[in-house]
Amino acid sequence: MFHRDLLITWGGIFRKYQKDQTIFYEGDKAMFYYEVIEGSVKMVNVNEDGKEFIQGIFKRGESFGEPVLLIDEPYPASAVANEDCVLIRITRENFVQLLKEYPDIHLSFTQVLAKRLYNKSLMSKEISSYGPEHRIQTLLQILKKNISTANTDKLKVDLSRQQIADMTGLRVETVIRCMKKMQEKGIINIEKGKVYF
Amino acid sequence: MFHRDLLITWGGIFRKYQKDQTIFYEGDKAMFYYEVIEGSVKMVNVNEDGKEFIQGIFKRGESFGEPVLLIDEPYPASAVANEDCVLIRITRENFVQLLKEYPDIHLSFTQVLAKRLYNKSLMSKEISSYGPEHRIQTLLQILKKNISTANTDKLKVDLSRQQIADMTGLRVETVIRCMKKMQEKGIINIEKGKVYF
DNA sequence: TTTGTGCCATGACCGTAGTCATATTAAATC
DNA sequence: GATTTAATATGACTACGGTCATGGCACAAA
Repeated sequence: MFHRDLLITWGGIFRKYQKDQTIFYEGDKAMFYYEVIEGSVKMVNVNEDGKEFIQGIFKRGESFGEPVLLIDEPYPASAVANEDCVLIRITRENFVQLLKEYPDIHLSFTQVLAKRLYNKSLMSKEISSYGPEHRIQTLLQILKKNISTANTDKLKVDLSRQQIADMTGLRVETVIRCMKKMQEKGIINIEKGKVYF
Repeated sequence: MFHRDLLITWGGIFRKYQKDQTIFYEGDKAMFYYEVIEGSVKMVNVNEDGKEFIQGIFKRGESFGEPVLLIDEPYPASAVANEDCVLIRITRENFVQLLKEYPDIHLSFTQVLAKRLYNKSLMSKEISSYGPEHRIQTLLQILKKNISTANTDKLKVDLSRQQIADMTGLRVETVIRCMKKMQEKGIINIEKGKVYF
């Protein structure tokens, strides 16, 4: 989100993470602002019996885990490398200072939070009020909207069924069954297991 | 959130709403920043068969519906007067201008969004991963934390079972049954139907 | 006191998504 | 190309929360 050079001048340091490596744990005190340089990161909750809930997936250029830098709360979820990736981080203090010194950046940061809140509202409405099929469709719509820039034709969905399940609070089998139905209805295409929406 | 006088100088106007009156509808374009002066407001989604999902309840001094003022999206939920209330509103343009002119206010606004995002994370994790009882307990904890200031003794919960159901994505009957179990376990007290946590 | 209203309470039944077990297909590794 | 590994697929069974119907209690207004 911030310009790379700016982060470096504010003491930003790069670090590599391997797939499935944890960046921070749920419950940890927040010390750094993180931004994805390469690869992707998921923020995830794991409950007692190992079931995951993915709060969000963050790609190149996106930051994550910042809200708790501004309020005195521990991380509500863990951050895990979704694939091999490179992150840059700056300290909490520098991050806050940076917001104060660059009002424009602060505003665009506020917009990022607003957008996230908006998406979370959409998703929690889904999860609490609708059936699996509807939930999946909404998730796909949100993804498409945030990724493709006004591209009308079908977009390859680069999420596994498991990931979709973990983002909608469903089980893999349910997702698979629903997506099969959705294919029959012509909502999505499935070719060799890959989904196009 | 903002100081009342400040809002007035920025063109703030007061308006009364009666219980159950709608302030704006899901899908509307956002035109104003609203703040609660008296009473309370709920932001709510209603699905086809009339089931409600309450995204949040906002009390005196709190603002609502602001995220979409900063991004180009329609309201993700409707705002309805939870009881008779008085609101103050200023235009979108003035709101944005206000943020730009008062960096301190901007920062505290960002903190409000961060806090809301944090709470939404907690709640969506619950809704998607845990059973009814756990969900209700977490909701109560969030409420207590945000209301009572370090008060250790039991707090009267001023939510109806229906409201709890609408905030957790459950049905009234399920909430009632669960809360009875929770009473037996000593997690909550119920006296004359009123809940103490 | 009576009537009314809103919320709380409880039981019986039902349906959907979860669970578990097992194939099958795709793709990565050698 | 052969072999291993991961992801997708499918079936049978089950449990949990939803649904619907009905009743009771608390409190306010007539």
